[in-house]
Amino acid sequence: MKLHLKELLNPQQYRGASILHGPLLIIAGAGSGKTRVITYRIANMLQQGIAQKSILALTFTNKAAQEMEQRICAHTGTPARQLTVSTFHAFGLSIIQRHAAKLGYRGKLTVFDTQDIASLIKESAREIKFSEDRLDVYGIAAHFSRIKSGMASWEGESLRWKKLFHEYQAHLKAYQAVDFDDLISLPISLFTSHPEVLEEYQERFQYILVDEFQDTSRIQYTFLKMIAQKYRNICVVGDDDQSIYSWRGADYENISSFEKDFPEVIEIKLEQNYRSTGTILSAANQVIANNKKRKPKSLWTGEQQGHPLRLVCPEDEADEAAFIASKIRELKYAKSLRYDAFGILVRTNALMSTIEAELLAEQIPYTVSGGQSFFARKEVKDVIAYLRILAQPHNDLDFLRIINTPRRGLGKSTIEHIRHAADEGGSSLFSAARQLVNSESSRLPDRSKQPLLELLDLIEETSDSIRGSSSISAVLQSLLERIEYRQHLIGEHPKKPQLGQWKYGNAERFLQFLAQWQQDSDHKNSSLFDLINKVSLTGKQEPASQEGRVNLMTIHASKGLEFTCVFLPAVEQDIIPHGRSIEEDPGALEEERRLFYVALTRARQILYLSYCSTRKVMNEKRTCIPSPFLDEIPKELFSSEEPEIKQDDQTDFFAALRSQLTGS
DNA sequence: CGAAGTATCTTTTTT
DNA sequence: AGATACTTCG
Repeated sequence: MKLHLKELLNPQQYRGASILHGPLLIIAGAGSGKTRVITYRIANMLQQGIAQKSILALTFTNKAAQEMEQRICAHTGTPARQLTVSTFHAFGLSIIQRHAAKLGYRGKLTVFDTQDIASLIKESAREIKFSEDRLDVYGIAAHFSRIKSGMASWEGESLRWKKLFHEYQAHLKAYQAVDFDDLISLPISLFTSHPEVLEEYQERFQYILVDEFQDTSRIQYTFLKMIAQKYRNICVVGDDDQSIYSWRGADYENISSFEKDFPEVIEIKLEQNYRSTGTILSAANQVIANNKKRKPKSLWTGEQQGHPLRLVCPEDEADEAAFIASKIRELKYAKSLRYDAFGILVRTNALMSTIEAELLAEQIPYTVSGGQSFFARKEVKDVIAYLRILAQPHNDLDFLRIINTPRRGLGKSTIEHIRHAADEGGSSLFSAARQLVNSESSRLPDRSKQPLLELLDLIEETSDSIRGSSSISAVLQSLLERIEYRQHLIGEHPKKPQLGQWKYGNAERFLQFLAQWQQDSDHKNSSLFDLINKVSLTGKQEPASQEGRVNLMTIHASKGLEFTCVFLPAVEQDIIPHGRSIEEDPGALEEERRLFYVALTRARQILYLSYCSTRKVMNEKRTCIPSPFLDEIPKELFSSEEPEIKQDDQTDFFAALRSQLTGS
């Protein structure tokens, strides 16, 4: 397949896809065809005879990686077998695994997710008898993460956690586990201590491409720079206006660093927007113009003005949800749109539940992405814990998770007994338990002995049968039956039997996902570990993503996507500039505005914004104030609800709405 | 000693 | 509301 780039791309895009050598910085405004440039660029590289294996493309989410790979295949017509399209984290993991021995690991590694980390910190704290009135595991984890990625140092208040940190690190090592930060920092230390390994990667990946560059953290940039240093064929694509991950270390100053570190850089700006109508674009432009810290740019479009924006003020969140649902119905019919042309974007996960319930009730098909991952659901985590304990019986965290799930009468004191024995013998909880059960003299009460014995046998037997079986999921299935997991889930919710059913359904869906994964020819040689890590790293991703469904997601998760019609509920003070984020750091206002900007620019044609008069937050009714960001959108871009009615005698739209609000 | 019952607080965003 | 931590009951 021959590519005619000049016909396919505008002049700036063309430069982006055809300058293949040397450092390149592409500033790509929202909807400016960024993905298009990237994919054609790679397709072009291949056509120019650059080997697939020397190309490395890094993204932030698996979804983005998959999509990119698919589109490249579509352009070139050949499968991209040797191409490395990966997330930073998955790429880091592959490096660590390949050189595990050099880093002091033996054998397979496990990636711990947020929850694992939390319980590991708890465990470490217990171990060194670290007591604090209220152990803020979440905050400690965040600090550890900052330490590991070089964003913070030990000083002042945080010093008291230093010992805990070392304990935590020791535990990680003992479990042959790594956390998310290790996935980047360990490769860097590897490169530093073993320059020959670095050189191997430099030689291998002579062409590097980074998407969403504004979301790279310092340490990720360091990592990148090391590999790119030698050949300097590195192309980074980003948009400072869409930087919305600074809370997890993203630093769009990296764009300036890149300019300094690669002074021969060529810069390209993509400013023509192909996505949105003129109205939507000017709303977005006006909003983002309020940010002081940004690279000046002006997006423009050749499109029509299109529909006016709609601002709606429902009574409460239930009304709002009902409005959205009925509007979707109506528009779907009136404009003959598919369900997947609609996006509902929310600031927080908590906002999703009401809407989800309404869509469910109205029988509108939908998918949620972002937010609580399928794999983070408790019932799925339970199954994963069982799965992991089969692969690694000596992982104490998983052992603790399953020891009394479902209830088998093994409570705190039994666990203390086992823990004690484990400490003395310097062994894992699992082997300590085995010894306790076997020895006559143990102080373990008979009452707990029996169920514990059963559990240990269960693990060992299942572990054996998994080796002899070709289907992991079938083995797990029978394990679930044996522990009567379904009954357990139903019993957990005595008042809502169907909730238990639903949860069991999730567990089953996970088993299906497992079976599918195992069947996939790509994974024929993979181990259980690969699967488990895949699950941790994949994070968000429904086993089956569907077409023809309304998309409900957080704004963060919506980045990179577009929808013909977008609904933006809860455009309220303390929600869209989020109260907590401002409280924490007043400078975060600009980031909140970028977030709002990202949300606006997802829309192609129709954009609904709404705010409620009152909203239930944590079981408490609260009066809402419209978001100050709304004032930044010129009011002539709005129309009142009914499209056919003209807004002739609108005095002050917002003032009217506000007085209506305060009056009630 | 474990299970059931009660009080309390929360998650903003995610690899 | 729902999960977690703490308290009391069998």
